[in-house]
Parts: sequence; structure tokens; C-alpha cells
Amino acid sequence: MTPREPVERLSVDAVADALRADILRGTIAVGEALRQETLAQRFGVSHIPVREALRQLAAEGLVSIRPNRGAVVASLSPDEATELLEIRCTLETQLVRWALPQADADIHARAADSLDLSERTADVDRWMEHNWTFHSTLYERAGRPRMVSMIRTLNNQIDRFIRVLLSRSDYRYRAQEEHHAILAAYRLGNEVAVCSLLGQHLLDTSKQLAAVIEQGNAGLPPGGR
Amino acid sequence: MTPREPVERLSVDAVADALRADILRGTIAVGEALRQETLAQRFGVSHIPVREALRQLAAEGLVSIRPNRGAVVASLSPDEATELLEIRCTLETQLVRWALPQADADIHARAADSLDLSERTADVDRWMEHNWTFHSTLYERAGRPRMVSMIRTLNNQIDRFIRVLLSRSDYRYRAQEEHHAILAAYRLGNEVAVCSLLGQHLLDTSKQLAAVIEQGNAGLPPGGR
DNA sequence: ACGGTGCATTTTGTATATGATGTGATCCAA
DNA sequence: TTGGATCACATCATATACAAAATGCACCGT
Repeated sequence: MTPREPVERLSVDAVADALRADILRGTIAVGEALRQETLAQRFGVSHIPVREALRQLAAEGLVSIRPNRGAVVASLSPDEATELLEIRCTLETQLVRWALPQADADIHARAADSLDLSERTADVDRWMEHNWTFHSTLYERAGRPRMVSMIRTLNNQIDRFIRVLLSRSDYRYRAQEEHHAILAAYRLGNEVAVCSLLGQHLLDTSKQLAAVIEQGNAGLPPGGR
Repeated sequence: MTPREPVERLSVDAVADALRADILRGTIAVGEALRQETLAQRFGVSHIPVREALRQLAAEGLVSIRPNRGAVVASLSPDEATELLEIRCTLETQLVRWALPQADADIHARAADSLDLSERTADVDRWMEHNWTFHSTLYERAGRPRMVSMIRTLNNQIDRFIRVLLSRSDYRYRAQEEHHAILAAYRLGNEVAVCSLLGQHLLDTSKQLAAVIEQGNAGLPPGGR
């Protein structure tokens, strides 16, 4: 017997995953219209799974659906970006507080590893990946899967803009510096310092992010949502 | 001519809202199957908007969709319930910290009001409403709309079970006590006390909730998800 | 210029058909 | 009787075709 195909997934999920990937890596620009017919053809499905996938992505905050006017890749106001990062900050610091006492040499090594890898790569995609690994390793031991996936979702809404940040400023350099500081304090088990540094890092990110978004929207008519 | 109907909403949203309401108030039991054809007839639409509504609710955590086996009202493991309340706790205490310095007599009065109303009503639905109003009033002045709506979503996943708690234990009495304590500290502007009491209140809730869920699932086969 | 008219595009929803999948009943053999 | 294989049926998942409604735009006459 053939060992059965890799489990044929639902086409809705396939479409949603493909679209999500495209949106996350900026292949489809912010504000760009997502026409059902076009997408259906592109993925070789009918418009039904496409509609469902769009709704799914809308629930994740990556797409906004304007009734009777179709879906577009969601934009993000500076305020929203700031708030998303605040939420992330709140959750992450709490997670780190839980995880820190459980952190062992393995965790330390893996965090250092991803930090190292992120430093060595020139590729933006890779950097984003390693960056996520670094952060999530810090609170892996907290054992709070839903909280982590929540942060993941928040991140997805922000990532496209971080990407811009990476190419347009010294963000990457500063982030690396801050990551090193965080890791150092983390290794020492210094909870207060880690939280403070992590908070500072995210605050810093939010500031720059808001600026980039503001500037990016400068030419556009408001209400892109 | 005719003053136009009250703004005909998208039927997907109408279905989603109606279903959400039913799920939240327990009209449809946990684990109950949501058959597309049945729902379509009930709401007088075809199965397409129904599918989309189900996906929406799945994203909100109220429904779980099992590929090729349909959707059921989502269950919640004790662990998940605990984690959801932890998230809520983390976010709420942070919000309160931000809101407390901005709280004025109006806020105090409205919080006291909803607390009062919740005390006077015998109706469970009303109690839930007033309870939400009480909590959300506390951090209204934080001006963090997304954070609040996030908490709202978390709450929706928990509410059905809190409802059980209300009918089966002295939870309501204890909650009222704790609410009074929280409000007292809040009025004094004592941040540390408010956060500590609020945290205790939610921890307390989570303990009882986990117990009720455990007990409720006792007879059921595991994996209701 | 200006405001309305009508058309094309697109979304939204219905109806219906078809294949796939899971469920449960049935039947057969040990 | 019990266990397992089989089959029929219900339901899901998706496709196709089509109709209705909303939106945006080009066109037109003033």
C-alpha cells in the first residue's frame, strides 16, 4: 500500500496559507485589492474557498473586508501599530516572568543561536524568522501555548511594516544591540532587567514603526482601512 | 419614497451575530453539531454565508471546525480556560494601570452603578452584562480600543462556562465581594492594590472555572475539541 | 464646469450538482 | 455472539452557473 498522500488539506486552508504568506512578506502591497475572481484563478479554485479564506484572514487582521466593496490588504494606523506592540509588550514581559525561572542552558543556547543567526544573515525573511525564534525561545518554558500563538497573530499584523523598517533605518542594528542586552540579563536570571529591557526594546520598535507608517501614509488619502 | 430598510447588513454577519449570541447564552450546547443545512434553513439563507459565518466564529474561538466533519460549538479544556483568564488578567491589570490616573468621578460613578445593577438583578444574562460593564469601565480611560476588544473576545470564549459557575456555586457572591474591594481601591487610586485584587479576582475565577469544566467533562469522552 | 444617468465591474447570494469523507447499520465469518 | 469488513447514507467541500444589488466610472447634456 502506498503510504497515503501527505494528507490533502482543505483548499480553503491552502488558499488562506498562501495568501497569508504573500501578505506577510509584502508580495501583495498594503491596500491592494484582493479580487475574488483573480485569486480563484490563481489558486485554481472557485470563488467559494477564496471568500472563506479572505474572511479567515480578516479575522486575523491581515485583510479588511469592506462590505460590497471587496477585500484589501489591511493597513495599520500609527495608533493601531503602537497599541498592537503595547499588547505584545504586556504579554511578552509576563511570559518572560513565568519562563525565566525555568530557563536552562539549552534555552540560553538556543536563544543565543538564533540571535547569532539573525546577525549573520543578509536576507530579510531569514532575519524575521530568527527574530521570532529569539523572542519565542525566551518564553518557551512558560508553557503558555495560546498566549504564544496570540503574540504570533499580533506579530503577523505588524511584520509587514517591520520589514520596511529594516530596509529604511538603523532599526536592525539597534534591535540587535537590544537583543544582546536582553539575552545577557536573561542569562543572569535578572527578571526586572529583562522585563525592563524587553519593554524598552518593544517601545523603541513601536516608536520607529509609528514613524515609518506615518511617513508611508503621507501621500495616501486617509481611511485606507 | 419608502424610507429604506434599516440598512440591510451582509447576511454573513447577520448569521454570525445570531449564532454568536446563541452560543454565548448557551442556547446551543457545547459540543453540539452545527449543521450547515439546518442553519441555512433556520436563517433563510443558502449554505454559503453559513460556512463563512462558521469560519468567522471559529476564528473567534467559539466554534471548532473539523475538516470533513463539520463544526461544533467549541469546548474548553481546564488548561485553556486557565490560560485565557491569565491572558485576560495580564491585559486587564495593565489597562487599569494606564486608566487609573485618568479615572474621574464619572468613571467611579458608572463603575459603582454597574456593580449595583449587577447586584440587584436575578437574571443571569443581565448579570453578565453588568459584570462586563463594570470591568470595562475600569479601564475605559486607558483609551486602548483594540486591547479592550481583545479582552472582549477572550471573554466570549469563557462566558458560557462562567454562566454555569453562576448557577452552580457561590461564585456570584464572591465575585461581588471582590468587585467591591476592587472598586474601593480603585476609588482611592491605589494602583498596587487594584491590580493585586483584580489579579486575585481573576485567579479565583480561573480556579473555579477549571473545576467546573473538569467536572462538566467528567462523563464525556476526551477530545471534544 | 457640473450634476445626473446609465453601464460595467464586482461583490454577494442562490440554486444545484458532484465528489469526498465520515458514520452507522448491516452482514458475514469465526 | 463477537469482531470485523462492507455498504448505504448523511453531510461536507467545492464547482458551476446565474441573478441581484452595490459601487465606481465614464458619458452626456446643460
